[in-house]
Amino acid sequence: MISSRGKYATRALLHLAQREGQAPVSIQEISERQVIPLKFLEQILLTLKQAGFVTSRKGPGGGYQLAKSATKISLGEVVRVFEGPLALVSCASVTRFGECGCPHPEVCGLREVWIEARHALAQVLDLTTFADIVQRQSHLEAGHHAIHDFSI
Amino acid sequence: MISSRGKYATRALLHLAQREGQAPVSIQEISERQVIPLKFLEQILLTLKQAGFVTSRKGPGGGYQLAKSATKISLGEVVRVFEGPLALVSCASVTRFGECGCPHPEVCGLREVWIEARHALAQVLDLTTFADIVQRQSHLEAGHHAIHDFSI
DNA sequence: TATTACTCTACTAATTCGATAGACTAAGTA
DNA sequence: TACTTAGTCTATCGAATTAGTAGAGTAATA
Ligand code: FES
Ligand code: FES
Repeated sequence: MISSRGKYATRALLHLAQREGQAPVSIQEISERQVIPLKFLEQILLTLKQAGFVTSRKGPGGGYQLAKSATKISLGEVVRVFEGPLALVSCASVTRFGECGCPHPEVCGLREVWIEARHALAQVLDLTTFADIVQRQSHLEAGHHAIHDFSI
Repeated sequence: MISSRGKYATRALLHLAQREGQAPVSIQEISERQVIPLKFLEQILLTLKQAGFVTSRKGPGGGYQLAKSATKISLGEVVRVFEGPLALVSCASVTRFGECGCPHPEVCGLREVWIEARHALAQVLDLTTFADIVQRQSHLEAGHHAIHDFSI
């Protein structure tokens, strides 16, 4: 399970990705529409900014925007910023390899599986961009409307 | 990242799986060989027993053994006992579906990706049994010895 | 200059985590 | 029977993490 920070961050970023190319979006708008505590979201957006995913503008008409194309921001990158390595166990981490406490890591059968698991996860999260997620969501919304329209 | 409990549990279980069919293994032996704090390991083995993975025998010559064949214990099952659902976000959990706080879960593009990620993880962890891990480890050990022999 | 909106730091309450302690029970064995 | 071995159970604890709040400060705009 990822933390609330991570969940909120991905939702906020999706919100911005959906408004790519439009005017900056205020913290308040994201907070209200995505149902995220405002002061908590402030911190999260700051982290997102430091990580280079978003830019901000102060003053009236200000707010947040994506710092780069949604096609260039993968879910994996964002998750790593808030949750650390994708690996379930540190000995399986590619980005930040670490000791796991195993007495003989060089011949550990478990480690092989942890590595497989981390690759499976990375395969999904690193290949999915926020542009993909925006697209999926609009498909879902279209389908949902269709069902709704039909039921009228 | 999974907890120490989870890591220790899988190591302990692998230790028992490697000694399947042999005499019971004492907590102390597992503790020493796997470098796990003894009193902490006691608790973990108790949990493992309650979950039906191992059996125990008291008194001299007693200790722990697998409750069923290592081919019937998947890594996924064990991880779930200690870490809960494999899903990164509760809305993606198959075993214990829950709210994730999203305002519109029914049309959420993120959720689709979280579900994909959970499936990718489950695919690896649920299809890998402790028998597989024992086998992998002996392959690794054989390879390691071969290299060592060669370097003499 | 007043307002809007982001920025930064500190703080806190609650929970979880990793571990330790110790008393207790059951099973062998001399 | 008494002793020893080895698992069982519950309580406790300090440290770390988490989720969230508070508030003063800064930059941009009208
Ligand atoms: S080396 Fe990490 S689990 Fe064994
Ligand atoms: S429904 Fe769970 S992330 Fe949107």
